[in-house]
Amino acid sequence: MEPEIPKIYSPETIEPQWARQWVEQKLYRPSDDASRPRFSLTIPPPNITGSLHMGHMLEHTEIDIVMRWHRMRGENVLWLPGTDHASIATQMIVERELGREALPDLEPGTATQSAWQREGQKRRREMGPEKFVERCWKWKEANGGTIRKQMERLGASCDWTRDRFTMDPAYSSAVVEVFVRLYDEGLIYRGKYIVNWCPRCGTAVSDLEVVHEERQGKLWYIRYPLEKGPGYITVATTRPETMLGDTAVAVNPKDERYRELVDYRVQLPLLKRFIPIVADDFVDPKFGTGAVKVTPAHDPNDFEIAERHKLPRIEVINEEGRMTEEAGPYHGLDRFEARHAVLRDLTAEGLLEKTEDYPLSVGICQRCHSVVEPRLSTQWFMKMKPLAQPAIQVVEEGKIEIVPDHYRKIYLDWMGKIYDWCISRQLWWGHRIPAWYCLSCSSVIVSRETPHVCPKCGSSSLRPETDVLDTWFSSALWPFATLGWPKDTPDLQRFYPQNLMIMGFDILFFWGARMIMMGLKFMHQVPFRVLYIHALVRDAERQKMSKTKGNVIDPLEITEKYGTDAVRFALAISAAPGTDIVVSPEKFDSYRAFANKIWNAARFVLMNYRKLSEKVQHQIAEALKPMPGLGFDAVATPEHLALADRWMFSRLLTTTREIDEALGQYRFHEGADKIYHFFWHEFCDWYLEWVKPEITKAAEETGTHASWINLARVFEAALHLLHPFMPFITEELWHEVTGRPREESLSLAPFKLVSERVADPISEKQFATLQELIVAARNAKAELNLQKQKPSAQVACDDLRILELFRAHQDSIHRLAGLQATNFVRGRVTGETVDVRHSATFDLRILHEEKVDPAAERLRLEREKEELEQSISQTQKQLDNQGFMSRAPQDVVRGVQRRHAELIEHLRKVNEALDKLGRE
RNA sequence: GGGCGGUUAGCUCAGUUGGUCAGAGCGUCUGCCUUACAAGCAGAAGGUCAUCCGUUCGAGCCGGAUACCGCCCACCA
Repeated sequence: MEPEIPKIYSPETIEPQWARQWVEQKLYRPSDDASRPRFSLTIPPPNITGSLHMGHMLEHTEIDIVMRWHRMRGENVLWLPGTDHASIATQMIVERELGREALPDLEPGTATQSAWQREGQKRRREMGPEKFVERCWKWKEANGGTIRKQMERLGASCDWTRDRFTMDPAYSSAVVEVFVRLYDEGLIYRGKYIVNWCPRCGTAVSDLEVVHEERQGKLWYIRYPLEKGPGYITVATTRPETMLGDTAVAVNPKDERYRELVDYRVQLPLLKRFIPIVADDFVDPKFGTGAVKVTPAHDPNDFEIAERHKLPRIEVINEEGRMTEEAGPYHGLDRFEARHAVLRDLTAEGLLEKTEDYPLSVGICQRCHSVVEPRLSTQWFMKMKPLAQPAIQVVEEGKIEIVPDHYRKIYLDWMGKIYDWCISRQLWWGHRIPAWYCLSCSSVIVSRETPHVCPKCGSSSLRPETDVLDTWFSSALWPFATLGWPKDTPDLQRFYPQNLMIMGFDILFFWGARMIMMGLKFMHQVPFRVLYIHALVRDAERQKMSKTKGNVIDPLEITEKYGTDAVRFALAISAAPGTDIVVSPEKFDSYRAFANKIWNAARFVLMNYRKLSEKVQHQIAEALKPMPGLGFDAVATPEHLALADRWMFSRLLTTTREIDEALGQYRFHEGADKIYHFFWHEFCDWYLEWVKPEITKAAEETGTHASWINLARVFEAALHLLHPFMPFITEELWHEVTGRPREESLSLAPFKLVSERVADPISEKQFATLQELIVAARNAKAELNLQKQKPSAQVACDDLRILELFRAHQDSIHRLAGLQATNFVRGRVTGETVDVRHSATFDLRILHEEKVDPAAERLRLEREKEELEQSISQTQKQLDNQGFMSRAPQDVVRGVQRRHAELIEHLRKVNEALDKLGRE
């Protein structure tokens, strides 16, 4: 005796075991069969620091849908997973952990977090790089697996045997190889320039890692006394403390006000140094006073001015954000303290002319939110323009398609004005830059191997570079380094270029653009053919999810509650390209209901199937056998099928095509919507209800089992279509329904498209007419308050064929509409009763005892008449329009004509009814 | 300062070459525990498609303005 199937689907009882089995069986390793078309994608590697959030889940759901879809179409699919070492993020987390160990008694909170961070940073320096990096590795071993466990649980069909990490030995050597080659080509250089410096992190960061924040600031007007004679020149600045490093005042050469002062000197207040007034085109005469202080060591523009005028560069702020000795009396002060001190002293000396409110955008460190300090520093840079050019070209030529299309323009705009990339970081966790400095002749050695002597002077006193590379430098190699590059591996040959990349917009420049540049540089081919940018996940209040806001939905938690399939489906059906998606509990609820619907449809099938005698079960199994997958051609041709079956197969075919097309264009929401509608509102609401009597009769051994075969086929096909979206429930039910061994998997069952032969527009039309009649009857019953009863009805129709159709299916009509009996007649309905429902093809009268209120009936008919007349006047206008008749396509004209005729016919009937009502 | 996206039913959003597109889900209302499913079934109400011009025989859809909302980029002190 089979156990009873529960009425409520419990995902938690089946999902974990399938998740485990898929991984244990290594199901998603691509095969070695080279004849099959392949489809490959590498995952955007999540940072080892994190656990997955809803953005990841959306990303992985979209990827998984595509992967499963292609796999079920017989393609050789590789989804390569992996993680990123996340240099700066990991270092911060490990530091914080060190801090927490040192100060375990602090109350948790933001203040504590930064206290731990500071303490951890101190501990790190005490430990030294070697021990600290060791500690990072330990942390990675302990926490890096979280992401994998989560992904497994969420059903991601990736090939875990190819799992990669950006600091794997092989990967690291690829990083070195790239660095050395780019250096040898002169594309990587070292130099002293203004960089974005985070005083808290103690490292340079790239421009992309600086986020700008609008803040209310002030513009201070400071007087710089002229060296000769009385008077002064006033400059406006938002950062008065940097004046300590001023080496000039600049004015526009065309500015009449200052023309005579150029080349004279002013005295720098407070420090009393003398600095020149220079003329430079950069200065905007309309801004402030038209005179600008020049601080070459702490402002990129001033740096440029200083270059042009050969001005000295005085550093007054150090790497910790404190004032240097050059700042004289302010030495040792924090930069913000120094600002107050400078302003105070200027006021005292009467040199602060005025202060204005001034909104400004402040550069903030992406990681720690400290104010970034532009600072002169020796760093490694990468020349971007030569690499960007080909990367622009491939997108312009369509060799890489960016979806949605408007991101293409954003990409091209950014690439067009790209500038050099600061790739060195003063961090310890990451890829060490493969460079050494000769302490004798100060030459720089960049090498794959550790050098023992200086190739120039032969000295053996070499100092290795301690800087590491920006994390994104290594990520940029991801599409080929994960496949074995620089070795020419079979994987590289088979899976590069990849078919698809799916990522969020936030890393398009950080990662997407750089992968394209590096892929072209080192593989001479694009890294992927399509770059799909997915949506941003927001909460019900449209807020971006973030830990600090506390509105983060944990995928595992939500998955436990609603089931992975429901969450995946909710994400997929919301994921229209180019729009943010809003998630809410209600949304998950409705797709949990959908999973339950699927479960219960299966329950119906199974319950009845189990009632069949073994003999009949065997017969059905035999009948289904010659059709591996869904080879419809092997069975009865459509003409031998009942109308409902023909309709269902035809709808199945259409749905399959639609999903195919939707997913081919990454229109996940459309694919999800199509299968949802098909399964619930066509398969369940109509088909299952339609065939129910035959199915149950067969189960009771009183009917034939012919309908079983069709039902089984449609249901299995529906599971195939659903599987990429809802892998767990479909896997479970596929086994239940087909009885296949548990070792097999629906995810690998090739889905042969339904035979084109089942396309059947005539059946679709006929079935639609039946549906129309049934809906009309239900509608009329509801309006007449007869829902509890089973009244009789009269149906009249001029078209004999339609009448025949109705008669042939009267049992189904009665059952589904809740009618007792129907008198089908040709022509008009008979009798005195007036409450007749009209359509263009038929009249319907529900027979009932209660007399209809003539006034209400009149009202109903008047309203119907009004609506019809409105529609008619519209179609009439179109048909009277010469331009429309001559210029619109034939089928559009015919469509309007047909509709017009139907409306006229319908109106005629309504008018007749109104006449009759008037006479009574 | 540039650029991009959005504005469609009470809510969240679909609507791909301009013509059966005015839609879905949720919510609301009505009636049903009909032996697959009340996480369900059957009905219903609800929208000048932000505003204004224009192109067209025909416009949520194309073009141009305007108004809000949001995002991205930017070295103007």
